[in-house]
Amino acid sequence: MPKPGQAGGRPRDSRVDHAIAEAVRALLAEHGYAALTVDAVAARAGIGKAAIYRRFATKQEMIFAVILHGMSEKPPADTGTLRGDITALAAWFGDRIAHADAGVMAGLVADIHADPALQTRFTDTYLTLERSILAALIDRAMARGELPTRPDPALVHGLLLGPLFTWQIMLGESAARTPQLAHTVAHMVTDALSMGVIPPATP
Amino acid sequence: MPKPGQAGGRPRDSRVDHAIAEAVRALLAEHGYAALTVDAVAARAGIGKAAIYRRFATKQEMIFAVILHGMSEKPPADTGTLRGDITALAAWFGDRIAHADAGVMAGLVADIHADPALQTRFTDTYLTLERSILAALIDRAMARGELPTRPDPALVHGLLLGPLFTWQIMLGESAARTPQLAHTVAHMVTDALSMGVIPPATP
Amino acid sequence: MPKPGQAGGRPRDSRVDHAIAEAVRALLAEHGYAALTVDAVAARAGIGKAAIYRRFATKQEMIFAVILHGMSEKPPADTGTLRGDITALAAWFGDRIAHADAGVMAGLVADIHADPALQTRFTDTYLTLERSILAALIDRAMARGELPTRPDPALVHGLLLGPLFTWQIMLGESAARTPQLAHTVAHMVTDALSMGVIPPATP
Amino acid sequence: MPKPGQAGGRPRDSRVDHAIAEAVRALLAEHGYAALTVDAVAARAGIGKAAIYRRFATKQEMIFAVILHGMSEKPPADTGTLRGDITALAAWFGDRIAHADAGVMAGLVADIHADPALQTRFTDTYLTLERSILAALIDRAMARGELPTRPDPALVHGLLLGPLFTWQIMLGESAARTPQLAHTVAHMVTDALSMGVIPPATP
DNA sequence: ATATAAGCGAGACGGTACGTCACGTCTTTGT
DNA sequence: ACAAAGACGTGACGTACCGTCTCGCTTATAT
Repeated sequence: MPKPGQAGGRPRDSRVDHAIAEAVRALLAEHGYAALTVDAVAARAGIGKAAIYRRFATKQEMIFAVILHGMSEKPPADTGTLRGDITALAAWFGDRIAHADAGVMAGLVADIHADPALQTRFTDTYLTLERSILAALIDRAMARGELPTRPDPALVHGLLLGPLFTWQIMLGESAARTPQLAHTVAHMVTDALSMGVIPPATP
Repeated sequence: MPKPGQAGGRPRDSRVDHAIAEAVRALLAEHGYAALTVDAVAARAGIGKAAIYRRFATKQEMIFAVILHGMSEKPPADTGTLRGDITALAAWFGDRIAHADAGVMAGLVADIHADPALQTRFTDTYLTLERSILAALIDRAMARGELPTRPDPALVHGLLLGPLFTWQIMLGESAARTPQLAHTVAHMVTDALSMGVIPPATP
Repeated sequence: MPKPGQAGGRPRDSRVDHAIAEAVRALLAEHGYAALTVDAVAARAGIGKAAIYRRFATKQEMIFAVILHGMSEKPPADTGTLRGDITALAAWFGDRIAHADAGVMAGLVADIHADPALQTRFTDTYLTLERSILAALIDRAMARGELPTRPDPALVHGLLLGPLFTWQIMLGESAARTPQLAHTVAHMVTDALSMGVIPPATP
Repeated sequence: MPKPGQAGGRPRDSRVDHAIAEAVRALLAEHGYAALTVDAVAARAGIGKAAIYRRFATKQEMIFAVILHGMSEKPPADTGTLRGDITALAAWFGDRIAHADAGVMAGLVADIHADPALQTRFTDTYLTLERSILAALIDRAMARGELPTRPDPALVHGLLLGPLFTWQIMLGESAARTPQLAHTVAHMVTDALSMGVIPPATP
């Protein structure tokens, strides 16, 4: 008779994780965010619903985890100049948005607003990362003497990401022109930063 | 037997329309977008569900109609200068967004992506209006000789609206600082326009 | 100024009554009892629902009134013998049942059980009539000395009508053979009456 | 990843079946056939509507199944004589009818006429059973030489069951007198059979 | 002659029940 | 102990009817 180990039991099957992720992505692409059901994911993945709920508390957590998992590309490195950094960052933002499905992003954002747990997760995982990237960028520019004053990173975040995000989510514009918009945004924000147009953080 | 009248029937009761609108707004404010149910709206409004579905094909159409109805405030008029026009427009955008609930806006945007009928309605009702406002603004600036080239109105739209929209919906930032952001955006976009940074429409 | 007359107003339009009756009969024949809706009757009759509800309190009252209106054929007269009377009465019962739609009768009976008002109406209009016919028949037979004792009219009613009614409603048998069954029933009941098999009423 | 089992799944909970049956019976007894709603059944049974609709396609199927399930008592056995067999069968019919609610039976019969699926089910489950009982009874009587000719079983069915069924459903008479009626019917039908009054089946 | 009163077709109204669907949980059998 | 399968309670959806209530109009009768 085996002794009751406290860490025993059958280990989670990593193929199940992959099957879930693939099924979610396929179903989102085929039928859209609103039509995604947990039963359909389980059927497509050839697994049981319990295997999903053992991993994620809710459907939204599942989608969130699956979608935001592939987005962990490395952010752009130091280019040596403010203009270079901003341009690279805008391009990075634009790329990620252009490669995402607008409907999925919209659904995700709505679900984040509906569920405080997801909101926390989103803030911690995502916004914090981007904010730190921006803060580092600004720090480097300050060190280089490229900025007259230290602009509020939150404002810069909105100014850089906003047009790109809105372009596809709100305005329904083509992802093909996102690079052009990213370039314009970068140009504009760099000029604004250089001229001290963007106010500092208010304590 | 009397001849069949061709235009009879009891007219729609406008009190029902108002009751629906009020109930929707109250329930959205109290419990949020995701928790809104048609039964609850009917109960709160003191009407039957049929009265709702006689007016709106789906729950989403109802919310869409109710929420986007009060938004038909007059856009800002000609201020005489490009900077004035842009500043006023950014403030107008910011105001409307700041007075809306972020969760409701997010839900609405997600539903618009999920339903082609709503998408059409949104484009026709909303985007078309804003685009025409922007086009007129640009036309006036061109006539005044304030622009070196004619910028793509779609890009300007994204650059102006994007940061404000994203500020609350995506970044979850405070509505209190929206006016500050609107001012910054206006400054930045005006400069960019004056310097010909924003490319023209690609035919 | 005329005083409020107590008998003024536009009189009921008899064409409306006929249109209702015809519509009800047509729709029952086409789609069956369960599928009959008041809206459909109004539409088919080319009238408004209010005209129906001005005449009948409920849908069931309407159907009841329409269906049981054409059934007021004269019951068979005295034939001079018990056997002749019973045979004629069984044939009369059989005829009425054979000319009715089984589904409609079943629906009507169910509605009668569901609504006390209809039940009263049915008893007063229908059962009372048939009972009096039977009582008269028995009285004549008693006077002729054809019966050893006075049988309970209620039992005779059940014995005569029962097989014919059940034949189509419960057993789903063909109306074509109803006359044969009526003849058999008459033969059997006459014999039973003559031999005093049917007990008298219990006081 | 484990291979998909072909026979897994949680089995139907028999307590749910019993709870449904009990709830249906209780609600029918308390409020009558017309007032029975699926929601009420679910609430009373302490289960979800889905559990009901997983078992029955419609409300009518549910009622049908519940009501006609307890009716599967054993039919009377061979008594050795035609008179004994007929008397026992009439008493059996009378018993089942007397123990049923007239309103429920009426509703059930109406629903059977409204739904071809139920009609088939009723014919196969019920009529076929009773017909075979009758056929066997007639066969035995023929073998005993108690019948001059072979009567049509369908006619005998109508003659035996008809008065008893109609007594309560159509005439609204008291169930208390059903045994008396059953006895009279049996007497009458036995005499008719013995004398060859009931015609043979027409091919 | 004209005001009153009721009837008329049309269709919106509050309400109730239907049957469907999805969620997240629970229960079985298998390995 | 985890897997797939699938039943479970819950609760919202959108539909269909019921019987009632306006609406603007028509039609008799009673002043």
